[in-house]
Amino acid sequence: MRPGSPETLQHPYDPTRIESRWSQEWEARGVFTPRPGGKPFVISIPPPNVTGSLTMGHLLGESLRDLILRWQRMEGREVLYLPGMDHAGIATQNVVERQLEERGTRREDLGREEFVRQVWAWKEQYGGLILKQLRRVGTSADWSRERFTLDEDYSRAVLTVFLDLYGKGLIYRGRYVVNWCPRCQTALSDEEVDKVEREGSLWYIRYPIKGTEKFVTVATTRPETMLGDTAVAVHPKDRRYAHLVGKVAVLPLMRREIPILADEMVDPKFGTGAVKVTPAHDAADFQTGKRHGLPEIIVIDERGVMNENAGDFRGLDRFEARQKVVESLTDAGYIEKIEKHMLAVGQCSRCDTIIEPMLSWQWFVKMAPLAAPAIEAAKRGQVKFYPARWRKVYLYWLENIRDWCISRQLWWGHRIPVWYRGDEMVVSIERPAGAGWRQDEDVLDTWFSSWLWPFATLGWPERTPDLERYYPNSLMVTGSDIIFFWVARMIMAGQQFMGQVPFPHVFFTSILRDSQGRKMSKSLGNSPDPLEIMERFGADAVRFTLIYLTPTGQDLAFDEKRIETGKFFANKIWNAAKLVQMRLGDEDLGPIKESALRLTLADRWILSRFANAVKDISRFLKTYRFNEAANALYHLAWDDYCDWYLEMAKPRWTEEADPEDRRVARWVAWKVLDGILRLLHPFMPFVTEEIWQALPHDGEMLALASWPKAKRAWVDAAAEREVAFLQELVVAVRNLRVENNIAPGRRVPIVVRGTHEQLALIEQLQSQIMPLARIETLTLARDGARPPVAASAVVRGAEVFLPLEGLVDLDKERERLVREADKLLSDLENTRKKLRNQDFLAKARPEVVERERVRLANLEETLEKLKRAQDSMRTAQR
RNA sequence: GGGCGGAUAGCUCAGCUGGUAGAGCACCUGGAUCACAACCAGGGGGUCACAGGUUCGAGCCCUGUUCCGCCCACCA
Repeated sequence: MRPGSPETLQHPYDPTRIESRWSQEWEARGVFTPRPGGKPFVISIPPPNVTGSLTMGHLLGESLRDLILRWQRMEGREVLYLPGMDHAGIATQNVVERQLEERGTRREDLGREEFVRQVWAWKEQYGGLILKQLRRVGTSADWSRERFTLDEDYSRAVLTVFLDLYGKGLIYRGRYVVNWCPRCQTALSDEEVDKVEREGSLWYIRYPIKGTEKFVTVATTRPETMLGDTAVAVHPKDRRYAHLVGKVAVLPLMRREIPILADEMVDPKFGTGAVKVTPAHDAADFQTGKRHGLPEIIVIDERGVMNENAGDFRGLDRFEARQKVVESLTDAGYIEKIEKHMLAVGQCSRCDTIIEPMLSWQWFVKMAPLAAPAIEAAKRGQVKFYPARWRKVYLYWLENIRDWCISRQLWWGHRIPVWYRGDEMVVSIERPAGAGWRQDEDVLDTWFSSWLWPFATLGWPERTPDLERYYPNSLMVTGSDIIFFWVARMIMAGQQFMGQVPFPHVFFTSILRDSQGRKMSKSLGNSPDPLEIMERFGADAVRFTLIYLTPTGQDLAFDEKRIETGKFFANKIWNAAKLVQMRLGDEDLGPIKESALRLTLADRWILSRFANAVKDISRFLKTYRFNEAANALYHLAWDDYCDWYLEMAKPRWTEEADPEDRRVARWVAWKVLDGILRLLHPFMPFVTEEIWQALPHDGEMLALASWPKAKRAWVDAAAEREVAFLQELVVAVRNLRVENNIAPGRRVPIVVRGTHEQLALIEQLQSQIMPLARIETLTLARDGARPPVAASAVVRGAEVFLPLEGLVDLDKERERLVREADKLLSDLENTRKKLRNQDFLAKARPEVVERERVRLANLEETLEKLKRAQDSMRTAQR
């Protein structure tokens, strides 16, 4: 047992002062490095972008992860939280390019090698800000193991995976229509495209049929692509157009002759049932083109500008070209009509530029074989999702998975390990021997590196001790917005390369929204600055509040004001500790044996409340119901401990009190506070550590102390029931005082009539109850006469009288009694009705019926006593 | 077009396997009582979106409807 340090816990509580200190202390003392002994418990950080800075969303994620980590550490597990960052190809390249732009230069001017060098320089200088910010939150990460997806070792893992999948035939190169961002100048995966609903137009264009005066009308939302049309398609079973199949249409403006063909892809119910086919600029048309051997004519270049195949429209931006094409078509009489039309356009998730489907050479991963085991894993329960409904989302995606375009036309990233010389192609990490080899220009999608995160961070492909010990991880905590990008792919990679899923459980955090329900994002500018929030309220307050507010799996409308909940709570704990510290005196609590203490009813009550709370909180944490855990803790600490126990203990701490009992009250107050601090530590690590150190404590650090056990010997249902009665009694007296306008400072005499048992209970805690209700004298009378003029209340059958002749307003009191009785009346009626119902009596569970009977008896008794009180008021008036 | 979530006190949200509604904030009343005014004591306030159904009993289960939000989708 170590003594506390009484000079601390000054008034007022100042979070910023203590928080900076403990972050350093914990790190300095190696609290966050895994301590061998227990079973490992491992979480990997969802690596933030190297360009990133802390958002409220991160703060929520970190609060939840650190809550679990600290709890598990206290449970004796060997805890590892592995931190690191993602190189974030597009995002990072964009940042540095913008910088270059300011200096009036472009990456092309620098050349690839120099540009990459400058990105690294940027990373060294500015990158990783977010990891520094995480320290402010109190995140218990093992910084010695920090990883970056472009670290040398990590890069080797990425390239090894490429080689492996290529060797298995799961990576291929091909020329397909892919999502192209004309601003970022790179291909994107389907997941990197956001579909946005917009109102557009549907243009109906007449394509003349060769050798006739007739025409076929097609409908399109993208008239500019007609310049690249190489066919018109109709459904094979569409009778309206059967006669046209095999004929030739003449493409307006271009005068190109294109076939009219039949294809199942066409939906006869949409538009006119005839569709223009542009194989080079539409993924579906591309497939149609392949089926029919159509030429692929590219009319839009990689910057979104019409090229030399676009005839007169060459050099125009694609949207400008759309207008001009429509104008030309209108002038020439080809437009039949224009309709308003809702459509979903693809946007680059990075820069919101409208995606251009483009035909190009790219590298792909064949996903179906990887998805199969990942589907199995979820179905067999080898990986579970919390909340469970995400399982369905996960399965649907995997069951309908499409191949993954992994090549990016960027410079920042893992360069594709493929080499060309003439017609030769070699896949190899090292440059092949011999002269003239040229490496593929593209880099890999960033997610192609981060999907390896749970094992590549541990040294894979080497079989390192870390990998042996810490794979698989124990849990993944992340946002549902990256379930496909990252979670599903990690599960696939884990099975493919490690032979087992990377984590048995995935917990999805809430998405934070602003008061208007919009997702908090940097681009909207509706996210408060987390660092500023932490400065103002303290990291503890923010952590606790976020956890307390976060319903499992529900979005959360965040309001800054609510952080006060956590701030006030921290303050409450601080002050309670201050009181306990003051009242402990120089008592040495170390040698005290619980068995030697004569516990009072109040002591047994709080110990029981505590033991039950430990059980509840532990269960809530195990089942990922974090908000409920926080809620239970809040009420244990504030209501039970501060408002009731400490108040009841105060009289026992005075000079006049019995020294032996004073010791008991000291010990229990300290013991329960110590327990509350332990329970609270994972939620509010800083303030709890500070307080714990200031009080007598067992061990070096609260962060390394043990999680409380729910002692069965402390559970005492009788004590809980009994104290509940006394609490109701106190509340009843307080009520009587307020209702009768008795000055708050004034002490009043109280008479209680009740059963022997009730009076005995009151007697036990008499001296502790009296100050709570400002009672001057407490008269306990089994059958004593009711005071002639008194305000009264009924508590569980016991009658409480406030006999203050002259002070009680008789009329008001009578009115109050009537009101009180009225309130009971409807309850009483309902209960009676229920008990008259034969079906209820026959079919409800016996204990439910019994409960109703007791309720009825109580109501009747209470009502009866209220009536008698009314009667006596009437008598008194005469 | 398919799927998922939500609708409970003025606001933000709890409410576990069905047993007649809770918290915080806000509001009202009173209080400088030596842990805490970042506090204490007390109070008002809800046909649990709507309509049916199952059940002795529904905020909770089932069906449908209306709004709000999200995800997926090659009807151009």
